[in-house]
Amino acid sequence: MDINLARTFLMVAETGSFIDAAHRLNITQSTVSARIKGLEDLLGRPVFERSKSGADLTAAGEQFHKHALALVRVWQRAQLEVSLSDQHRDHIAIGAPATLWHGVLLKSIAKLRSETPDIAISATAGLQDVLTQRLIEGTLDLAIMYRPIQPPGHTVEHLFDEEFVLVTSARTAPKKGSSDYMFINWGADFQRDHATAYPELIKPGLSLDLGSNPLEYVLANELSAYFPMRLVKPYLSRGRLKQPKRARRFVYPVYLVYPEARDEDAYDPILDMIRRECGRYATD
Amino acid sequence: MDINLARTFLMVAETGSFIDAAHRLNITQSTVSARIKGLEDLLGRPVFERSKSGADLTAAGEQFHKHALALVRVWQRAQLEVSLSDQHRDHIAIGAPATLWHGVLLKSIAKLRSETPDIAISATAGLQDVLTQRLIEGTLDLAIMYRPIQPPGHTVEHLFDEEFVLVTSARTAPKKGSSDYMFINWGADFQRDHATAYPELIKPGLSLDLGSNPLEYVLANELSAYFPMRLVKPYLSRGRLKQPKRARRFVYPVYLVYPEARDEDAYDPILDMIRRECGRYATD
DNA sequence: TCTATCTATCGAAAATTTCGATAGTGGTCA
DNA sequence: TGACCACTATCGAAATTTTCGATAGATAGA
Repeated sequence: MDINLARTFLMVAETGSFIDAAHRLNITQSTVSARIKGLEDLLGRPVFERSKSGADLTAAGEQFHKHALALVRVWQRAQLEVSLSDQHRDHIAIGAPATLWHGVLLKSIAKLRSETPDIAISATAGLQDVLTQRLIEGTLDLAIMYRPIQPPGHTVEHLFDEEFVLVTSARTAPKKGSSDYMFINWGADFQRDHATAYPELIKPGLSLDLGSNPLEYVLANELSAYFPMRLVKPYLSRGRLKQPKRARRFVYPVYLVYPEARDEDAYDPILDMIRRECGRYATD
Repeated sequence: MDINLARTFLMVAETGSFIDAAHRLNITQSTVSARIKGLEDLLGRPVFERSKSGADLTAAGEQFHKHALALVRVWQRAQLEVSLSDQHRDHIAIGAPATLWHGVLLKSIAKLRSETPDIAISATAGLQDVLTQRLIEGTLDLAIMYRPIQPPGHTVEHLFDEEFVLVTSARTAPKKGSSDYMFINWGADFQRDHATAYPELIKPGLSLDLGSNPLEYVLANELSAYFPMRLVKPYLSRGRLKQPKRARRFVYPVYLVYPEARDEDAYDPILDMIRRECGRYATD
């Protein structure tokens, strides 16, 4: 089974015609016909129903379609990853939620980079699910996250516990259900617990990335939202933010996830730096 | 890119030798050499480092390994699903550790098949890491597993807690460190906790599959090993097995993992059956 | 019935793959 | 140091596969 059979299949499926697929693929129509026939021989059933108006997918063809896409994607991905496998002596991709980048890690990462020029570091902010997925598929090397998961072959190490509190920049305390509430998605655990505690406050998901700081947005707009205590404490002290009475608090452990089998020369300076920075926030 | 290049690569990786791979694949050594060279031309870098002692994976080869597995699996899955595409309306692949197949699910699956002839079910036994990997890559639709993970787009649902106890078929209680102990790998959590509790008892990993039942092996050979209590309770009652005093017990929750977005007509009868069967084992 | 438009097949040429033989490389041992 | 062994790489030939251009076959529409 050659990936080109899958590519040809996908092009015929897209164009609806052997001739058009041939043009797009720069081969002759008879080559397309032969390839599709070859594919059908391998699969044991036809994938297209031919007619004067072209070719339509059969039930088997519809079943095969997602596999054909997967084959092409896996192969493309393989080529990409293999081609990157020795560009840097070490390249480490780190992921964490945005709050941990801004509040804890970014300055230290910059400093670490200058101390270890041989090690390329890429920092990614993302939601928990995305970070988990990328750890598993190998496009992320280590992550700091709220959910204690165990991707295969990784070590999960507790760093500290993060307390989330509701704060508001409004002069008067917001009422439940009030439109000044902004839901920030701090991960699936928070999402679930928040939905349980405040089912009436669920809003469409808000996606965070490294470039934006929702705290500034809340300060500027008299909104209320949940934030890690560690970030809002200075603003509470100065009166810029207030804590509404009787609002739920959520506490989630923060974990460091990194490969068991790793190049310690590359990883351990980063791991140690993360442990030091996070040590400041450890509660007893 | 032909899937046979991936298969050849995997066989060389497994055997460590072009010659052995050639024997296993029923082709000549020069064909293996040519195929690996062809693969390396496509990827743009070597995947094996050749030596007199055989062939070892390079960094690029290690990167490529998981993609090669994925290519082979996607194609196998494609063939299976396409071949079933007009026999069954839906095909659902279920994975679980062997103990859950034999002790809980197999009879029920057989019964369910006769009740829902339009739904093809394939049952796979495997270790936790493999099941997780296959859920993520889409070659497994739902799984029952010990580790609470959250593959993207899946629901994780607690079923029951499984207690693992040490049992022996020997007449006299085995001593720690004794050679009658057989280590069975019940998953990464068990492996880790076991290594912590009994560092002197770690043995090379034992792989389980659906065809073998380690309990029969223990009964026949006067060995001791850890098993789920639910499986060994009848043997303990009858005196065929004994529990050594003061041995550690391990308890792990069992979860059902299935897609959030799913064809409920196909999935829900299976999910309900699994919940019913597992309901028997729920402890308070 | 004719025309147009599509796919299927044919035979030839080109390209690729496989084989058996053997060259090349390098480790081990006397 | 040389012989031997065990592995992979390469060669040339043969086998197989793939592609092409030409054309047959099928079918819808005018």
